[in-house]
Amino acid sequence: MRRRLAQVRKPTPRLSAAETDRLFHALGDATRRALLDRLSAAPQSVTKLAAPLGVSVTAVMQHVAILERARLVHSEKLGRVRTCRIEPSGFNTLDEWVRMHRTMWEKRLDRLGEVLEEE
Amino acid sequence: MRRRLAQVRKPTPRLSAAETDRLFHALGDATRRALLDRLSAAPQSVTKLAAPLGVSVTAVMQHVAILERARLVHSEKLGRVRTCRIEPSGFNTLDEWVRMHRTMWEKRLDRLGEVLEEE
DNA sequence: GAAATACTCAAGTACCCACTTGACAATTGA
DNA sequence: TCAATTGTCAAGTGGGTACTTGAGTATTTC
Repeated sequence: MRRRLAQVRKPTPRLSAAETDRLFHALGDATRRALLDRLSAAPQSVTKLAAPLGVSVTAVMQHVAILERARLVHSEKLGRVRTCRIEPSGFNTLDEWVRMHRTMWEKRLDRLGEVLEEE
Repeated sequence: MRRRLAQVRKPTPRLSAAETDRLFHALGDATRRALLDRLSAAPQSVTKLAAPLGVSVTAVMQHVAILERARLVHSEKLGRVRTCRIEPSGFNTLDEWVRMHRTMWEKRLDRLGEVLEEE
């Protein structure tokens, strides 16, 4: 039997505005999404992440910091190499936001005909 | 037999980087999310949306424009009143992005032990 | 131990974003 | 009709963002 990850890891979510800001802001940049996509394949060092993006290592470091604040990435330094990897908790937050709002949206759409008649 | 919604509503999705940028950027602001929440309850005029937010009508207009570009809101002017309402298509795009990446994430997590051993 | 590697830090730059103000246009109701 | 209402437009402001460069610090490797 296979349980869903989000429910296992986030029992009491309550996502704050600041947390949601950090999350959507982190995802609102194509370079950062590219980083996530590469990290989805495998953990990578900062230098290796920078190479195919055409930006400086410093720029990647800054992106990684933003992704870490959004809990989408976790990095750890071993020796002189900082290895970055996906952290699922930020993604779970997003997933939860979507699920919460989907029900809101759908409720509204169910009422749509009714609302239109009111006007 | 029950098909998945995304497949019914978006036959050929292919979300571009620009589209995804607009979407996440639109959602990365607490004021705009507040607008969406209010519009989830019922369609509203620009002035009525501005009142409880403590910002000018012009500011709300600008937010609405951004939400429209992200296909999260649609507005229409009748007489002197512009009425804004939720548009689900942007939300479907988001939902699809999440679904797509959840599988990526999970695939990676399934491989996690394996990857850790490689290092 | 010297050179190469991998990152870190500080500062700077150009652009973008949220918001404002003030003037203006269109619509509606008394 | 004329005054209030509702929105639109243009321009400006302050702060943030993505990025750079250049100098510095650990850590390996030869």
